Amino acid sequence: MDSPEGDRIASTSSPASSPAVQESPFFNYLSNLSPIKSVKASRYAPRFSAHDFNAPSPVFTSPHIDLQRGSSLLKRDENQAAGPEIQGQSGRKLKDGLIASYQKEIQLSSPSSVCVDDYLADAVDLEDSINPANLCVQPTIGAPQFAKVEEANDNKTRDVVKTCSVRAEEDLTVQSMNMVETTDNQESYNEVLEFTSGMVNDNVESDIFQDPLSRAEHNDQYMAQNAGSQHKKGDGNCAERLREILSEPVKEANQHQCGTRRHLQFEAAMASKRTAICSSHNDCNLTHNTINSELPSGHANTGSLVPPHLSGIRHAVSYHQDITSQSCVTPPEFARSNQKGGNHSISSSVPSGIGLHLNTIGRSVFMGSDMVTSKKISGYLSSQDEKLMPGRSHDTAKDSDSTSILAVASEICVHVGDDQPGSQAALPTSSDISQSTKTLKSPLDSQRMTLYEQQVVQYEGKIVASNNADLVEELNQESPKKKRKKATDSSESDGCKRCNCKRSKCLKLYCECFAAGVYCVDSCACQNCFNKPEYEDTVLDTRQQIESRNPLAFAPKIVQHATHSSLVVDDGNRTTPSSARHKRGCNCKKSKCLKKYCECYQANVGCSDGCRCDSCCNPFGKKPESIYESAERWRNPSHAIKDGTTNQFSPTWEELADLRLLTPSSHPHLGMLASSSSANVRDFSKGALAEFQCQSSLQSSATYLRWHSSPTNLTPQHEFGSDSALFDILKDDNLPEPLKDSPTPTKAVKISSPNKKRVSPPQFRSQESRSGSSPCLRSGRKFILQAVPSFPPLTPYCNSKGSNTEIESDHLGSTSDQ
DNA sequence: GAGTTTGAAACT
DNA sequence: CAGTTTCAAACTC
Repeated sequence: MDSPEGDRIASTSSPASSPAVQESPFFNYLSNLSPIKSVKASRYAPRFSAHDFNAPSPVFTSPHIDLQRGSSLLKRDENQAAGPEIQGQSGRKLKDGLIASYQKEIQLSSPSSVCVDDYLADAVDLEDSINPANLCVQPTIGAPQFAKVEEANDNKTRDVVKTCSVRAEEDLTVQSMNMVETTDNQESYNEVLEFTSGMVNDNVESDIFQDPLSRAEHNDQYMAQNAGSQHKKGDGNCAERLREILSEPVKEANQHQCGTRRHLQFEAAMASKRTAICSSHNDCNLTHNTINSELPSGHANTGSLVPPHLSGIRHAVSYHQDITSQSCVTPPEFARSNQKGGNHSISSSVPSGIGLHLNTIGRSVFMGSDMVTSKKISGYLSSQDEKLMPGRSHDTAKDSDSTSILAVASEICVHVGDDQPGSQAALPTSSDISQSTKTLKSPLDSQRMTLYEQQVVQYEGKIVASNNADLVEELNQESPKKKRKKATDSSESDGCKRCNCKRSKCLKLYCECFAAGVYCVDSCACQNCFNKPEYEDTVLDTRQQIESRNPLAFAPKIVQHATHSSLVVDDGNRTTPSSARHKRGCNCKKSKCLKKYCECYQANVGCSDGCRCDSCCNPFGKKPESIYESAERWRNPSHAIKDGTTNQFSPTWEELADLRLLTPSSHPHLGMLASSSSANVRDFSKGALAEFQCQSSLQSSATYLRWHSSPTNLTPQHEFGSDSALFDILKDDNLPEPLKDSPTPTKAVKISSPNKKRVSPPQFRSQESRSGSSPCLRSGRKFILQAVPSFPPLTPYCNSKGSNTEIESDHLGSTSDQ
C-alpha cells in the first residue's frame, strides 16, 4: 500500500530525472501512468479531455492510499504539460510531514466527523494542495481565462497570464510548476525546484500563506532574479494585479480566525465565493490567495493542509479523481463517477464536518471537472442569478459549480444506495435526483444543494441523509411568493428548507435553513433573518454556541446505520425498510409517525428503538416494539385497539408464528417467502401501507417475541437487520448464560434510550421474575440488552461503525448458517 | 390565508 | 434531568 506512494515520492524526488531513474522500470511505470512528453506540449487542452477524469484503476485496495496515489497520478496526467515530475517534489517533504498532522488535526477538530474527515482527509489531500496538478483545475474556475490563454497566439501574453495564475496559487509547488511550464530548459527546472523548495520552507515558517500579495511580491523578486524576461514581465504585473484584486479580500482576510476547522472551511468557502467574483474579472487564479489570506494564523503553517484549499477551485478536478478512486469500491459506480468527473469535488468540502455551513460548500467548491455541465448551466444561471439572488449570485461559475456539485452529490447518493442497499429507503430517489439534477435550472439549486452535500458527507461517514428525494422539484420552485406553498407542494421533498421564521432570526435550530447549514435565501419568508452571508460572524458564532451544547446539532438527522447489510435492505421489511434512521429518533405522541410532524416520517425513514413515539405507524418502518410493550400488548390485547390497531393479533405463539411470515425477512431462507408478502406491501399506497403496518404492529412485536422465545429458531435477522443494536441480542445469545445476565437491564435501558423516555424495564423484569424461564421473558431481557447500543448516533459514527459492521456481518454469516 | 396542531428546540 | 415554554413546520379549514 505504502510502496506505491513511496515509490512515487522517490521517483519524483529526483525531478532532474537522472538517466538511471528514467530508465528504471518504475520510471517507465510512472511514465505510462502519466506520460509527460514535453513541458510545453498541449498545456491546457489535455486538461479538458475526457481522460482527465478517468480514475486510476483500483490497483490498491486502500481507499486512502488510492486516493492520494490515484489523485496524484491523475493529476499528473492532467497536468502532463506541467512537468509532473517536479510537481510533487517541492511539496513532497512538506506533504509527507504534514499529512500525519493534518489527519490528526482533522480527527481532533471534529469528533463527530472523524470518520468523514478521516475518510476525506486523503481525498482532500495534501497532495492536492501541494500538487501542481491543481492547476488543471484552474480552467474550471476561470474557464474564460484559460480559453483566452489557449486562444492566445502570443506566447508572452499566455505566459503572463499563466504567471499571474501562478502567483495566485497558494501552492508554491504550483507556482514552480508554472514557472517550469514557461521554461524550456532543464536548468530552469532545477532552479525552480530549488526555489520551490525554499518557498515551501519559507511558507511553512512564515505567514506567506496568509499574504498572497507578499508572496506574489516574493515571487516577483525571485522571478526577477532567476527567471527569464518573460517572467519578469509577467511577475511585476502579477504582483500589482494581485494587489488590486486582493485588496478587498485581504481586508476581510483576517476577520475570522476562530481557528476551528469548520470555521476555516466556511471562510474558505466565502473566499472561494469572492474568488469567483475575481474569476469573472479574469483573475480567477487568485482564488487561493484569497483563501490563504483568510486562513487563521494557527493554520498558516499548515496552509496547504487546511481544508479551505480543498474547497478551493483548483482542487475540484483533482479531488474528484480522489473520489473516483474511492468509487473503485463499486466499479459500476466508479464508471458513473468518472462520467461526472469533477463533480466529486463536492467532497472536498465534505471534510468540513458536520458543522460546516453548507452553503459555503457550493460556493467554495468549484466544480471543476464538470466543465461541460458548468458551461451549460452557467449560461442559464447567469441570466437568473441576479434576478433571483441579486445579492449572492455574483458569478455563474459559482452556481454552475454548485449545480454540478448537486449532480455529483446525487451521483454519490446513487453510490450510497448501491453500496449500501440499506440506504435505499432513506434515499429512495437517489437515481431520480441524479436525473433531476441534470435539469436543474434555478440558482437556488446551488443554495439548496446542501442536503445533497450532507448526503455526501453522510456517505463519506456512512451517514445518509434522506430528504433529498424531491429536493430538485422544490428547487425549481423559484417564486418567493409561494414559499410556504412550495414547502407544502414539495412535501415529498422535505429536503428543501425555506424557512418562515419570525422570531428566531433564523439563528436557531428552529430554522430549517439554519439547521440545515444553509443560508436563508430570498425565497425564505423569514423575518429579521440573520442567517445570511452578511451576518456570517453571527451565524458562525451562533452555530458554535449551539454546537457547544450539542456537537451534533448540525449533524444530519438521518444516519445510515453502517451495520446494515444487503440482507436487510431490500427485503421490504416493514419494520426496518432501511438502515437509515433518525439520529435521535422521534418523539411523536399523536401523529403516530404518520405525518410530517414526525421527523422520521419526514425523512422517509423508519422509526427505530431510538424513537420514543407512541403508537408508531411509520410506514417506512415502525419502531421496534419493546418486549415490554409486546408483553403488555400480549397480556392486554385491548391495548391494540386502544392504539388504533386492529385486534387481529391473537397473542398465541402459534399465531405469532404465522404472523411472522407476514414480516418480510432478510433471512436467506425466509427472504423469498417474506419478500412475497413484502412485495404486496410495497404495492400498497403509502397510506394503505401505513395502515397495514399499523395493523401489523403487533405482528412485528410478536415476531420479536417469537424469535427470542425460541432460541433454536431461525435467526431473526430481518428484524435485527434494521438496527445494529438488535444484533447484540444475537450476540447475547451466544454469550454464556452468566454473561447474559450480567448486563443489567437498567443500564441497557439507560443507554438505549437516549431521550430518556423509553419504557423502563423494571416492569418487564417483574414479569420476567413471574414468568421465570418463559421464553418471552428471556427474549425480553435480551431485547433490553440489545437496545443498549441501539442508537449510538451521539458517538462518532465511524468509531462503532466498523466494529459493528464486522460483528454484524460475522454474526450474520454465522447465524445464517445455523 | 388564518388558525390549529404538533413536536423539536430551547429554556428553566 | 424533567418539565415547561418557545418556535416554526405541518396541517386543517
